[in-house]
Amino acid sequence: MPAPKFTQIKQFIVDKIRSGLWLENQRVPSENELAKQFTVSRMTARRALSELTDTGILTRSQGLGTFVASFKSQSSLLEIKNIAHEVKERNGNYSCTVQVLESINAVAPIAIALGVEVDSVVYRSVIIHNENDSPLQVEERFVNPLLAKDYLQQNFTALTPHEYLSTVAPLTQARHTVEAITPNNEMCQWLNLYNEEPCLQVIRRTWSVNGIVSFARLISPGSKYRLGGQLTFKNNNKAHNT
Amino acid sequence: MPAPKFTQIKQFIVDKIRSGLWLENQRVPSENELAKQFTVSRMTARRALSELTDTGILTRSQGLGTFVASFKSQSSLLEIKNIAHEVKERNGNYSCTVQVLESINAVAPIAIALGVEVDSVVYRSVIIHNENDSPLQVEERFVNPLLAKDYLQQNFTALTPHEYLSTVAPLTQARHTVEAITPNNEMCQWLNLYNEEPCLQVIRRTWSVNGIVSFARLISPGSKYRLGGQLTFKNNNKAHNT
DNA sequence: AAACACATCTTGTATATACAAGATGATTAT
DNA sequence: ATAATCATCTTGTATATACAAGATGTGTTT
Repeated sequence: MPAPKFTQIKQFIVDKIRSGLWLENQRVPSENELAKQFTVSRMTARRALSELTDTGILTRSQGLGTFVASFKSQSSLLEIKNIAHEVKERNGNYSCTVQVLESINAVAPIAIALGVEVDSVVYRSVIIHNENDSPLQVEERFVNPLLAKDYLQQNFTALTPHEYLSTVAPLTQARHTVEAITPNNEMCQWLNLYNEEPCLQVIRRTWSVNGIVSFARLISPGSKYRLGGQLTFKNNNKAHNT
Repeated sequence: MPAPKFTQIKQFIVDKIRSGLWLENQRVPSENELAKQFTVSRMTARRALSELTDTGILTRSQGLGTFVASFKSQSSLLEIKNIAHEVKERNGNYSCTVQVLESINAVAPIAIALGVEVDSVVYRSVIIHNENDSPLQVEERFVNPLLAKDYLQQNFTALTPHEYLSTVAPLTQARHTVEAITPNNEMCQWLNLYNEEPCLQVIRRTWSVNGIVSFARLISPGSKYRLGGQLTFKNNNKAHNT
C-alpha cells in the first residue's frame, strides 16, 4: 500500500527544502500547478500545502501564493517531559520518595501564585525523583485544597501528583518558566549535593476551570539534567493512544 | 462577516473543553453528528475536528471516534526567542557589543560539534547583548568557515550572526539544549557578575544542506533571564508575513 | 499622467459524493 | 458455546464543483 497522495506531495516539497533547492521565502508551486504535476485534484494538492503551513514549514497568502517559511527570528521549542517517562526512555531505573506531605499556611508568594488568601491553608508535597537510586529532581508542589481535597491521602509512589491532579480537576492551561538558581541548604541535602551546584528550576502552574490547581517547582542539578529540543524539517508523526 | 463555519465548530468544541463540560478522554460528537447539529457538510465538520487534532486538543482513531486529548505526561513546550526581539518587545533599550571576532584552531569538543577536523581553522565570535546598557546575554559562536567564509567581515551590530548565517546558508535544522552552569571568570567579566551566579546556558546547533553551519552558546545570568512557555486551550492564530 | 474597470491569477470556504478501512455489536452457522 | 459473517458505525482518502476574496497586471477612460 503506497503512501497517500497528499503525503507524497508533502514529502516532495519537504525534500526540495531540505536539500536546499528551494530557499527561504521562495515561492512554491500553486495548488493548481501541483495538482497538474501530480495528476491529483486541487483539494489534494491543497491539503499538502495546508498541512505544511500548519507545521510552520510554509506560509501562505491569499491572492499571492505559497512560500517557504523564513527562519529569521523564528522561535524554537523545548519540551518539558514527564520525568518518570524520561528516565524509563533511557532505560534507567526510576524510583521516587515522598519527603514531605503536609498542610501549611501559605505565605504571600505561595498564596499569590495559587490565587488564595495569604495565610490560608494549602497542601504541600516534596517528592524526590531518582534515577538509579540517585536523586535527579526534586518536585515541590503547592496545591489548592479546595480543588483537590484528598491530596494528602494519595500514594504518590504509584501515581505522580500531576497524574492525580489531572483526574480530579480537568486541566485547561499550563504555564512554565525555566531559570538557573542556586539551591538552598535544604535543596542541597535532598539532591545530595556537596558543594553548591547551579540547578535548573522549572516552575509549572496548572489551571482548571475553577482556578489555579497547583504550583510546582521542579529542581534538578545542572550537571545531571538538561532540557532538549529540536526544530527540524521532517514530517510529523501523529501518535494515537486508544 | 461572521466567522467561518469550521471556526465556529472549533470554538464550540474548545469552549466545552475549557469549561470542563467535556473531560479528558471523553468522546466528542462524530463528524456526522456535528454536521447535522450545525447543518453543515460532513467535510466542514471534519475540518474542525482535524484541525483541533493537529493542535493536540483532540485525538482521533479510525473506526472508534474522536476524543478529548489526555493531559497525562503531555510534554509542554518552551520558546527560545531572538533576544533582540525579546528586549524590544518589553520596551527595553537593546544594544550589543562585539567582544571577539577571530579565527582559531578548533580544539576537540568544538571540532566535533562543528563536524570539522581537530585543529582546523574555525571562526569564533563573542557578542554581548545588552538591555538598557546592562549585559543580558553572551553569545559565543563557532562557525564552520567553509560554509560562511565572509563571517569575520560582518558588522554584527547591524545584523545578528543568526540572521547573517540564515542568508548565506539555508538552514534545515536546529537543535537546542538548556542547562544550568557555573560561569567561568571570563564569562563573569563579560556579564558583569561580581560573585559566581548560576547561569542559564542554551546551546544551539544549526544545520544546513552541506553540514553544520555553526554552534552557539547563549549564556545569561539566572537572575536576569528565564525562558517561558505556555500550553493553553485557545485557537492558534496564523500570522502571515508577506 | 492618473484613475478606473476588468481579466486572471492566487488562496479560502463550503458542499456533495464516493469508496476504503478500522472497530463493534448482532446475527447466523458450525 | 464458539466461530464466522454481516450490518453499521466510525474516521481516512480523494475528487469535482462552486463561489468568495485578495493581489496584480492590463487596458481603457478620464
